[in-house]
Amino acid sequence: MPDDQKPNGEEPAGQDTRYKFRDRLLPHLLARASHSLSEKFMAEVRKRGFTARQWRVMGSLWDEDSMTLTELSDIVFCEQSTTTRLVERLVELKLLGKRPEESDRRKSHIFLTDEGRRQIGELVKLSEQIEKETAELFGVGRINEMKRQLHKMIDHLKT
Amino acid sequence: MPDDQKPNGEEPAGQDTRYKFRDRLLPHLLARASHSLSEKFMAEVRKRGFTARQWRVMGSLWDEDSMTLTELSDIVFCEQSTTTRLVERLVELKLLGKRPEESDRRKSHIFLTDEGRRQIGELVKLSEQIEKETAELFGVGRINEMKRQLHKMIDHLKT
DNA sequence: ATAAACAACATGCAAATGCATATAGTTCAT
DNA sequence: ATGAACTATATGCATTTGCATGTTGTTTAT
Repeated sequence: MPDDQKPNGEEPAGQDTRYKFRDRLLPHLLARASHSLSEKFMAEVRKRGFTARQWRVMGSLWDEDSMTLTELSDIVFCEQSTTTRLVERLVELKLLGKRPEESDRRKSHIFLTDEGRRQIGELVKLSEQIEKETAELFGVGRINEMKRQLHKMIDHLKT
Repeated sequence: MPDDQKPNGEEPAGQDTRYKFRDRLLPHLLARASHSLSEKFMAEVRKRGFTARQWRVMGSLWDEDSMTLTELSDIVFCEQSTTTRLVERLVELKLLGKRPEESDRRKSHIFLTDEGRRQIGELVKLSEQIEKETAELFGVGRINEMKRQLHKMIDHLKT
């Protein structure tokens, strides 16, 4: 890129110029760290025929009685319509079940079937093992501190 | 003693049962934080007719002369074939350009056109402004420390 | 020098996704 | 009590995505 086409203006004082634009922004840095950390695990997920989102839905239901589609959408970071069809597919596969709420019949409660629970059992165990290894690799205290910060940020940004 | 001043390295690696399974795993926590932090910004991205991935590609090229499709795939966290077509679309829109490498004609160098640069200029500025606000909101020192940790983790996990 | 191995990118295709909007159920204001 | 506003989920449709594989260009081992 010729100099005269470079974006003009200097970077604000205090910016860390050791990194490129993309590597200075926290959201991208967080996403990249998440991706790097879960890369190996995700290979196991795909090896069992699940997509990342399918895993996130089923994993999230692991220690919940049930969740509504709207709650799941929030966890999986996707459109409600996508969650509807994602769940639809897993219900067809008998891995999830669906039960309408009595008091508000608009709502559907989604839950893991026994078979679904059986099929992701190993993945749950593996993910917790990897989590422990990660903590030990980078320092339990540092990881816990990071988690506290992340929870704080997430809670604060909660609409 | 406040949580964030506790010395590192003396906490058990055991599970924090205050949180559900999904909220104890670092990868998901990182992804959620990333998502929460960028939610408002992403609305601006979509308002301008771009998808998250289109933004990531163009934003990443902001201060690079060019990148290959393989390098971009790594940054955007998607399949190379997806990047191919994502870029193809942006080339059609005259926002990106494509130039074969002389010494290795398998490679394509992708770069921002002047028009592309013009169209994302405001987004770049906005993202840096939000970044600064985030740092001030949560504490410049804490955010910088978190970024250091993230870089360390990313570098360490680099294959 | 050449064939095998490798690397970068492209393509066919089925499936997943997002957006806009529709439908059905609930709450609220009057 | 009733229509308007709101909420939860579903659906039509065009586009995007991932996977498997193909194509072309480069490197390596002999």
